[in-house]
Amino acid sequence: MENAEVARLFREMAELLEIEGANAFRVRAYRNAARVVEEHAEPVASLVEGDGRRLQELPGIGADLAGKIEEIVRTGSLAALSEVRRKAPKGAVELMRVPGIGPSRARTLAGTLGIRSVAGLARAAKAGKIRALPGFGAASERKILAELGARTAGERRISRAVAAQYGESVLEYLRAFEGVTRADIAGSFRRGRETVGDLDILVECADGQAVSDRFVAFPEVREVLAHGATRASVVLRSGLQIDLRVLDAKSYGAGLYYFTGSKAHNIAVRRLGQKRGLKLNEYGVFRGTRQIAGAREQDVFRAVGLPWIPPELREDRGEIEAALHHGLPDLVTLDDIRGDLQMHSTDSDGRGSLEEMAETAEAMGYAYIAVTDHGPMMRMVRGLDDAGFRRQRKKIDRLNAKLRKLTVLAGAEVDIHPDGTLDLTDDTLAGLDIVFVALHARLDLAPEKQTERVLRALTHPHVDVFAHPTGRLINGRRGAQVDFDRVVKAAVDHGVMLEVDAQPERLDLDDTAVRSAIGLGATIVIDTDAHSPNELRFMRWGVDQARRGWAEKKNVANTRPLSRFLKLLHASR
DNA sequence: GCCGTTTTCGGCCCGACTGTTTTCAGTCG
Repeated sequence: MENAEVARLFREMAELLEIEGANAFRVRAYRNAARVVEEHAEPVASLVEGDGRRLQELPGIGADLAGKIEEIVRTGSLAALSEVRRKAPKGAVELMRVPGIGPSRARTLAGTLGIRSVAGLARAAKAGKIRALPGFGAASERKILAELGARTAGERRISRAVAAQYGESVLEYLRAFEGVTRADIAGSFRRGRETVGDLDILVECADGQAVSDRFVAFPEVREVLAHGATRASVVLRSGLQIDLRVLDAKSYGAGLYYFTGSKAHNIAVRRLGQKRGLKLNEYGVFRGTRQIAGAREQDVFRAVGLPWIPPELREDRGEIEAALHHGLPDLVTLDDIRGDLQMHSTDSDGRGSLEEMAETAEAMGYAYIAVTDHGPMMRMVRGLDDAGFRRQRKKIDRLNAKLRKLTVLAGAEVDIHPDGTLDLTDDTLAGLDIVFVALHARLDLAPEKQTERVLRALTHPHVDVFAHPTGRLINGRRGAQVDFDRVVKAAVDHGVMLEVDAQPERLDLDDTAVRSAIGLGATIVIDTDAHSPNELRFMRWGVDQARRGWAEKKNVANTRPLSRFLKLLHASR
């Protein structure tokens, strides 16, 4: 039983209770429980033993929810959920997926018109049946039709790197507007999340209506969803939704804090404020009607008795407790990175030559890089064979003789065969400075077999780094299923480092995996897996992911100067 | 449904925009 499955059932329970009109706090308790279970590092199934006391140690899990978790783990289903499913109008849950339709309207649509699907909703709207319903009108019907028309096949969260391009261009557009003194992206983007559903942009401006007008006139706007003096919301042609909030100087920090989220984090901090008799909202921290903080984000934190918490940690995953006890991690930064350890050249599937990659890395201020072209198994990308790596080694030696500030390490990204053996001979591996191993094929092996495959590779004496350990692609494929704890422990025991691959569609390991790996004593490397000189710029995305995993500089091997990094490599061989 | 150094009962985060409203409910973030 996976935590995700428990979470899914609790979320469905929350939606059905909402439609039923249940107490909103009860609904929230289920949603909160779903999140807590989903983000818990170990399977909650392993906590189901004895009297359920261990389950109740999880925040927001009391006797009732502990019992329900136990029921799900033991039986695979939840009687209470089946019961509300029976009572709820069929199809109402699906209708809530349409923006603008919440529990109340879903209940009306499914209950009175008998609409059971999004397709049925479209038919009813086209037939003009919706405008006659209580609480609806012609405008609501039009909006529903527009929403349904705009729906595209792959409605997904977009990658952080893509969102950055749109966000930065809107920021530039707004900053150029007279009267705008500050503008920032907040929301999940600021928290460093690997994908974003929409972008939240804050501006400081005395004339809210004027900047809101300017915002909705952004050239790429396809649709205006809301357009007020403090808030506006648009959809770009790309389908990306952008929300704007206008704040004045004395509230800017509070607004930035508030709209950075996460929601769960904000609620927890607001509760801290309440205990001190304070009210927190997007305009500031208030004692009664008097504002005591708000201009700067750190003042908001200070008012509730906390140090400033980096946005990447604001997920209500223990950061508030850590902050209260002076235990916040000192997160790794992009500036800490001294070298990039995985990249490809034209010798395999890269688009930049060895020289071009090295020159770009040197210009970026790095002290070292490793070139890690593919081995022979990757035929479709022209991987190198043993002789090819020997020839490349000579080229790298000549290149190093010419370079002044940068050292190029000779490496390889070696495939792990399904039986756990490696794709290059031991002689070749011994001649390399750094050896990455990776899974590229047969990601579908059964967890037991996949784990054995990986363990065999990680215990090979020449292996230094396990590259993109799961092989997942964001919005693409799920990745290999392994016993993560066993893999991490083997890596720690054999001095193998775990990679955070900074490619925006990989970001593998992900945040929670980084955190549990570090907790188990693993050392991380963050690298770009660049296939062109430009992609060396991807490092920032990997650093963001590692920060979300609470990684400190000391946890990340490629923050070390070259001599200390090499010492680390040799120590493990 | 959870939770407690003011509470084991009675709270639970808070505000903006829209549309259908004659003062507010629903939805969203």
